[in-house]
Amino acid sequence: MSATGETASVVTRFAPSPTGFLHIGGARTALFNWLFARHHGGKYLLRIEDTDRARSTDAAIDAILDGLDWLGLGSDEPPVFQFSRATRHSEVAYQMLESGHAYRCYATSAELTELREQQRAAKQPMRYDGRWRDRAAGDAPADAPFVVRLKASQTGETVIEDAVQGRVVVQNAELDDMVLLRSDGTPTYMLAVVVDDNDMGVTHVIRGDDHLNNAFRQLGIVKAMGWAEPVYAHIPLIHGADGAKLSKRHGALGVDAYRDELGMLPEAVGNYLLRLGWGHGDEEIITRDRAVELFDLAGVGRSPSRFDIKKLENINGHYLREADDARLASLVAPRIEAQTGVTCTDSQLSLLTQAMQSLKPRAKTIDEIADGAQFLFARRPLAFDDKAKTLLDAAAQTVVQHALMALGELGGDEWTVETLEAKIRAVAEAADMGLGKIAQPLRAALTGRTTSPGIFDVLFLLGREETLNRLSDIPAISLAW
RNA sequence: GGCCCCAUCGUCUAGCGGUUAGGACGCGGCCCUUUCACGGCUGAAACACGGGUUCGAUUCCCGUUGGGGUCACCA
Repeated sequence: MSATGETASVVTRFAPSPTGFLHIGGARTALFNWLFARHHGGKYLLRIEDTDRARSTDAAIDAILDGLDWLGLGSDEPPVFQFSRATRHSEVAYQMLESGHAYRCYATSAELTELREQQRAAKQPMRYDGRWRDRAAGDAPADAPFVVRLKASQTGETVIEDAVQGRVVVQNAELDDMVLLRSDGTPTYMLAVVVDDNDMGVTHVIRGDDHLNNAFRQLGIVKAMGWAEPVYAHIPLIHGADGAKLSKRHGALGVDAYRDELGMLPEAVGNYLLRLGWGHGDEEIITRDRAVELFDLAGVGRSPSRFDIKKLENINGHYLREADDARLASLVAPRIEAQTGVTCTDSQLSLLTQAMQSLKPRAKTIDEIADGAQFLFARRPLAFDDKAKTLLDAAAQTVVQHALMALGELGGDEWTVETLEAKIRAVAEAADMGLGKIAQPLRAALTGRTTSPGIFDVLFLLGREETLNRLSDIPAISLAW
């Protein structure tokens, strides 16, 4: 764009239309804009494209703002609401009318529909035929509604040096005269985007691939107004696992679902999204700071990539293991509350925090941590899954009784992981059996399942009283199986 | 259909004329081990096809095939 390059400060923007939640593709677009701005020490702005009054909702605006905030992608300035700038947009349209870069078109929508149908039948490209392009002002029907169209150049070609896609050339003959102002006087998206990007000082337009074709039409307005051309960077779309465009049917979720339903950490989602379509050598785990340092448009791939939930889960597991235990406990608590229907007390929260070291390596999501923590909050009598029931046969129950007696010898102040381990190992040795022979029945008896954190941790976390009680329950409970 | 974009393991990618084509996820095996995980080691797995250019193509060019996007008074 600028001849001097580096001296111009970078301004990027993310411009979602509030017709639904912030989906994963939008989140990545926002991330790339944010990263690019940060990398260059520039500004990252947000613009809500709410010119479609019928489809825009406040709920969607909130969802988008909330999603961006969660991902740490809030804008540097208050968001611009496009609809509020409608007057400015039409002002530009009238300027173009005056300068001869636009004209009034009185074609009715019925007329245009018919035109398109004829073109479709004749297998011709479907384009506006310019029927009002060169008409004299006197031809205009009196008091008839009209739209304002761009008087696009019909010869030659338009070139975009896209920062991601490379040099893309389109023949101007392919571009028709798009509508700038609707017959009710409101601006179209095509006009609004260009005017707003210009007025906001946007230097780099980083957006989805689906806008590449639009860029050529939008450039027509930029040129007509004599404005500076922004650098365009059209990033490939994200596809579903089946290779088709990510749509609601394909499980495209709002970022809130990644947080609330899938139990993902924002840093994991951010890291995954960054690596989807962008790479830096063999680096997989890239923190936000590192990303700011490394990110560049040249590293963005040109082919669409498929969304892979398995990889996201793996990365999430990584960040889970790194995350602060108290933070994780506070994220897990609401899920425990949903399961038990009881609000977590402070002591339960600290128990959760304490248990986190043994819980989090076993989970890939917050949800899985909550599931793994279930035994800590379960009420007696415990519910046992089938594997646990099978495991707790007569022999196993005898083992449980031995363990119960041995553990009963321990006082409350002796209830430490080290002492517990020594005690259990002693029991195993005395009975001349492997640790597994005693750990599994205990695990089943104490958690109702056959998998759990290490058995000594389980004993410790449960505490003396609860442990002893659960073990004492076994003979009575087993009668019901 | 017109126009535009894309093409390395199943997936995300590294590669930027000469490599045993590397890494990660997932999958298999082994180790660790009280279960499950974590961690470590290891195995299988890719240059879509056809022409060129070149001493030499995964890499450059063209075509084919395949995939995607876009063609509104939506954004």
